[in-house]
Amino acid sequence: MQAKTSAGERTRTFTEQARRAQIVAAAIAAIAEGGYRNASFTQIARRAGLSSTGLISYHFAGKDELIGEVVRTVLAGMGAFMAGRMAAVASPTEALRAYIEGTVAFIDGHRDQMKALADIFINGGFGYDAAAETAAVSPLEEILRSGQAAGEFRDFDPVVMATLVQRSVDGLPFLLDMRPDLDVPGYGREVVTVFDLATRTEP
Amino acid sequence: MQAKTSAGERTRTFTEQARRAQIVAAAIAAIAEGGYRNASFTQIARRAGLSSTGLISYHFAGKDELIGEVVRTVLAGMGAFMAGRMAAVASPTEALRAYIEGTVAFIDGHRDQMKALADIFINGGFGYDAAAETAAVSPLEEILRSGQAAGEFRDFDPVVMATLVQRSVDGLPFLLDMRPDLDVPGYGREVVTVFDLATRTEP
Amino acid sequence: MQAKTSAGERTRTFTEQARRAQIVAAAIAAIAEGGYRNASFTQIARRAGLSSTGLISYHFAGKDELIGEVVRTVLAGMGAFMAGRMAAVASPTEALRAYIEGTVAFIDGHRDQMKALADIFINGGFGYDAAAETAAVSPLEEILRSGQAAGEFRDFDPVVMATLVQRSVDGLPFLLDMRPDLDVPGYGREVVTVFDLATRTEP
Amino acid sequence: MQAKTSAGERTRTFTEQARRAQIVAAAIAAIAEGGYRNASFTQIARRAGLSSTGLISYHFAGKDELIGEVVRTVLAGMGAFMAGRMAAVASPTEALRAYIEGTVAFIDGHRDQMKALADIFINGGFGYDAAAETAAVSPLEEILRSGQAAGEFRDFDPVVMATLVQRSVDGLPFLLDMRPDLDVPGYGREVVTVFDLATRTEP
DNA sequence: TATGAATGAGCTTTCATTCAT
DNA sequence: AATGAATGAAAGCTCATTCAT
Repeated sequence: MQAKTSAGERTRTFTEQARRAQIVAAAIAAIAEGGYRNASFTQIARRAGLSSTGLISYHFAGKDELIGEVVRTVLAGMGAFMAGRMAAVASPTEALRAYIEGTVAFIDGHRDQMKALADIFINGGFGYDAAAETAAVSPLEEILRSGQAAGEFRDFDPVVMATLVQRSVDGLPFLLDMRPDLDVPGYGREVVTVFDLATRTEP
Repeated sequence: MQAKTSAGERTRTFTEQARRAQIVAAAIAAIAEGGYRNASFTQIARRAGLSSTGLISYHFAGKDELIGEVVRTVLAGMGAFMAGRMAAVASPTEALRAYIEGTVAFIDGHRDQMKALADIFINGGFGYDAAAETAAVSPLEEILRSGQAAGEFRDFDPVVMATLVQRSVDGLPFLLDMRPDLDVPGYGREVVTVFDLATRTEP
Repeated sequence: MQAKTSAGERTRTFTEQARRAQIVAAAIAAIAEGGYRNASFTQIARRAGLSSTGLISYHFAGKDELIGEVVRTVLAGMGAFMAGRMAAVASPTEALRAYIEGTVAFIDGHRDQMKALADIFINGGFGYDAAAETAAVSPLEEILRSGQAAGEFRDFDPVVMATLVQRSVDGLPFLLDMRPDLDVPGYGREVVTVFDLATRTEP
Repeated sequence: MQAKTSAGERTRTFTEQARRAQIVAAAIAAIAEGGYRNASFTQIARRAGLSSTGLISYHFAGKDELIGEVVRTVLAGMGAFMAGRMAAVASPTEALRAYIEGTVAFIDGHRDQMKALADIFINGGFGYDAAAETAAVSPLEEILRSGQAAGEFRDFDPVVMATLVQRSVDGLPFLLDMRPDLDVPGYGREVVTVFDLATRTEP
């Protein structure tokens, strides 16, 4: 029994998909806990309850493909989550707020995934996969541009502002590491306030 | 012939200091280019023109000491640079501006060092100790608190705001990776504007 | 297909047991021939016909575990051999004779093992722990004590006498090094005579 | 200023002799404490207060020559000590007693030297330097042979008996390791008794 | 004489990967 | 589909030795 996956990927059986998902989950946990450095196939296999690292090599063409799958999985989950959050916004101002609060909420609920993702981006040796980074920033830029067009936002460089917003929400995991008891929704509100003040048309 | 180093460190000859500096520089270049993960002693030695990795072990007690020296070197350079920049500020508002523009200028002039530093903090396996320590004594928080006390800044959580500012300036290297032709001073001015708007007392 | 090993050890496949035994044998040969000092994984692997030292690390947690297995293997073989030799003794005097002649016979037939064992005890860096443990449960002391209790042996310090007997039989490999054509059974008889004269009740 | 050393060795200045003696002493201490394994030039130099391992290489042709000097030094000291002890003996029986008690006394007073010596013999990789071993055993053999010729000792193989005596006294350092509070003179008396009983003409 | 510096070979260990079953 | 076994490269590190000064 087989299932079609998205275009460009080869056909896989459901069991194979399940195994891959299991391995990806173990890889995320391993990277989040011990860092990319220590996330060897041995560690991942142990964590996934596999008896041989050979099974990972069997399901993935190499470590790069496994890590790529980790990135794709996390980004897909975040995309789906954000799609729901952004569905009902009525204005760029609301959209910016929804984006920030949605991202913060997702990060809060998926700390391991985010930690793994950051670790991979910095240290995965993929040379700052510009495409992925751009993809993450892009929706923000669109919100900002549309806000400027609508006259809700002042004049600024949307790329720079998008970077600042993204860096601000992405900084949450690091702050959580130093302050595990941080008031996360409060953090989200503070970021919303900051970028509301920073973007809105001068009063 | 020998030279005294700062208190608590043992005495080193000038040649040894020079060799250590050379190795540290090679390590920074190696990490910046290939990531912490690929910055092996072999790579560092090759880049430094050394005939053996043994020479690195000869001059440093281990990889941890070398990486620690990299961190110390970069932070010391940044500290000296920032001290000059912050010398003549007359108010918290000016201090915040000077901090942002100074940091941006330093980052612009030391991209490899900053990239290496970020990489080490994320993936060095030092458990955010160095980062936490740095953050604990962050002059940014002090600037923000004194601005609130002076009534120049509105009410916000200084730790959170300091994180946002720091993340914003630290994001420059990543943005530069995607847009090598970025107008860096413009980036600094934009960040200054954002946090001026975000911190100042409501008009 | 797997095989249970003795209690407290994890389960191992037969192939793994065979490989471990092969590596242990190669280690014994390497130590006996070149000394502990030169018995590197490289040497052991070459002698065992392995293509990589990594295989030794694959089967043993580290060099200490390998050496420990060597010690355990040799002692177990000697224990089994001696158990057969000591089965039918009827008196402490006979037991002492059987112990000496049995040990000499075993040493004569397992020179490499004994040489390796002595080398490890002296220079393995295990702080005489294994040696002390072995000595603590030495059956020799028990034989001597029971002989004194039965009035067959004169009054002496059993620990000291046990040391002299043990050192005398353990000296055989060294003597064999100097005199490869030594009459081994004659050596055993001489040691038996010496300690018969030295222990028996004064006539 | 120079001094003639024994035949076959090149001429050395007094300062050079002093340096060599200092290094030899440090080597003995290092081997006794950490074992041959850990007695690297670095350790020896540190213990001798030398600033460079190069100085050891300067004074000794290699590690083998240093270790050889250690052996020669210890054996020479023991020889001189024993010469005094054996000067006034009037019979083979007295000589055997003097040899055993003298050796035990020397070992008791030079535990580090003996430990180093044993370590080197077992693990020095010199293939059981038969000459040294023979030299050590030889005087014993002579005593035993003369005792047999004089009718004081019974008939036995002098080489074997000499080995047993030598092994018995040489076992003292190991026993001291396990029982640091051992009654050393009592040990010597026990060994004397054992070999008196074992060698004397049947009563 | 003595030192600091440098060298290159060797060490144990870990890693991603391959392969026969 | 999965496993145990094996591989060879690379890692960080220590060593005895050499050399210019």
